Amino acid sequence: MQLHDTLSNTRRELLPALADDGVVRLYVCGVTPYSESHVGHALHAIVFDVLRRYLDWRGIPVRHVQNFTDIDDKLIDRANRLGVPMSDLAEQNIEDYFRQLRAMNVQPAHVYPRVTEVVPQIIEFIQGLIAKDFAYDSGGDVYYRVRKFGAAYGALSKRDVDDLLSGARIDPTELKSDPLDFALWKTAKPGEPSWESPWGQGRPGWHIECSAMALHSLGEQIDIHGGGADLVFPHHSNEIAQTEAYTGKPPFARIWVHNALLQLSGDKMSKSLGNLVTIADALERYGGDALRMFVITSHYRSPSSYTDEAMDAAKTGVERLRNAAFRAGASGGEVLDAGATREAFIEAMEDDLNTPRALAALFDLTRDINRATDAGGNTAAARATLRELCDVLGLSLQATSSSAQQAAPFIDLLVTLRTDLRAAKQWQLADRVRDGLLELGIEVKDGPDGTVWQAK
RNA sequence: GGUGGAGUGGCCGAGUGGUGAGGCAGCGGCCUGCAAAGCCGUCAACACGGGUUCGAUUCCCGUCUCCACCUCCA
Repeated sequence: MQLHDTLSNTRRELLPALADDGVVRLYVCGVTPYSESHVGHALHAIVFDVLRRYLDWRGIPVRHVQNFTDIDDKLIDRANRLGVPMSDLAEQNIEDYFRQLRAMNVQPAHVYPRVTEVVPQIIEFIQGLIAKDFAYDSGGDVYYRVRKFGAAYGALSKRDVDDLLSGARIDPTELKSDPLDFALWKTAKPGEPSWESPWGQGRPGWHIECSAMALHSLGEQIDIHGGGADLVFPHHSNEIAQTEAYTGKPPFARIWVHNALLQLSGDKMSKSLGNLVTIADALERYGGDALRMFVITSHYRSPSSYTDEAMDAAKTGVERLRNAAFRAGASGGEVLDAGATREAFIEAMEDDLNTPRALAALFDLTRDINRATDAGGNTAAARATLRELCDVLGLSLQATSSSAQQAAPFIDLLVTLRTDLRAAKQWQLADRVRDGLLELGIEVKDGPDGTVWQAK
C-alpha cells in the first residue's frame, strides 16, 4: 500500500513493516478532552479508522495507538472555571468521545494511552534529553534546544529554521535561551495539577507527551504517525526532534500521514463565536453512516466543507448502497460476479487510501446488482461482496433504529392491514396508512415480492 | 510577509496528455393502482491569460481567488 508521507512529500510503500514481527505500528495523535468533540474530530477518527479497517481486512497486522492529552492548559483552565477536577472533566469528555466513536462505527484503537499514566516515563525521557544536552533546566522549566537538532527541525514543515525565528513566540515569563526552544516541563502555577520531578513540582509540556506515549506503547521507531494537518508544526516537528535526539535512531516514523482539516463554512452568522458542529449534532441529524459517507466521499488530504447539502447527499448515497446490499433477489439465474469491483476497490485503497475511487467502485457494483436483479439474475454473492466492502469502509448499512425495532410488531401489523386494503383496492385507505407511517419516519415500499418497510 | 495546498458540470467530489469517474439534484421514459425503490436515456465542467505538443482539464510560466499552517487545535 502506498501512503503519502508529509516529511518526504512523496508516496511511500507501507510494507514491509519496520519491526521484525511484521506488525504495522500506527500512532495517531488524539484529542484533548477539554470540551465536546466536533465533526472535525469525527473526520479525523474516521480517516484513521478506514486505514485501520483496510489493513485488518487485508490481513496486515497493525497495532493502533491513539492518545488522550489529559494534561493541558485548556483542560486546566476549563476545569478551574467549572470548578471541577481536571481529571473529572477529562474523563467525562473521553467517555462522550468513546460513545460517539461507537455511534460512528469506529473500531477502537488497541491502546488509548493518557498523559497522566506516563508522567514517570516523560520525566525519564526529559532526563535523557538533558543528559545529551538537548534540553536544559531553567528555573524549574525545562526547554528543548531546537538549534542543536539542526536544519532537520524544519524538514517536516518545509521551513527554514532561521525563518522560524521571526515567528517564534516571545513570552517574557519564559526562561528560554533561544526563542525557538520549546517547553518540555513547566513549573506548576498555584492551583494547577502538578507532579513531582527532579526540577520541582510541575507538569509536562504538550509535545513531549506524544513522544513519550508513542515510545512506550509502540517502541523507538514506528511505521505510521498520523494526525491532523494542523499538527505538522510545531507539534510533530517537535516530536521528531525530541524522539530522535533521545533514541538516536532516525527516523522516528517512516510515514507521516496528515488528514486535511474540515471547513465549517456556510454558517457566517456565528463565525465570531466559532461555528462548530458537534459530533452529537451531526449524529442526531444524519446518523453515523451519513457522516462517514461524507468523510470518505472526499480524499483524506483534500479539505472539505461540512454543509447540510453535502450531508443530505451523503445520507441519500448510503441509502442507495443499503437498498442494493439488502435487496431481495432471485436465487436462480445468472450469477453476478463482483470480482472486478473487488480489484478496483483494492487498487483505489492501495493508492494512498483513495476512498472516493473505492466508493465509486461500490456504486458501480450497486448499479450492476440492481440491473441484474431486475433481470432475474442471482446477485446473492455480489450483494455479500458489497456488504463486505462497505464494512471495510466502516459503513454499517444499518437501517433500523432501536426505536423502530421496538415498534416493529406494530408496524408489521399496519403493513399487513394495508396489504389487505390494497387487495381490496381501497387505495385511499392504503395510502393513508403509508403516508401516516412515512410521517413517523417509516418508509413503505411495494415490490413484486410483497411490501417491505424501513426506518428513514 | 513566509511555507504548503486548492480552484472540475446546479451541488459534492475523483482522475487523466487524446477513452463515461462516482454520488446528490434536474429533465424525459420504463416499472408501479399511485408512490417509493430500481432501470434506461439526458444534461453539463475542468478559474483566467500565455507557452510546450499533432493534441492539454491534465505539463510549464504568469495573473486572480480561496484555504491551511507560521500561536492552542484532529
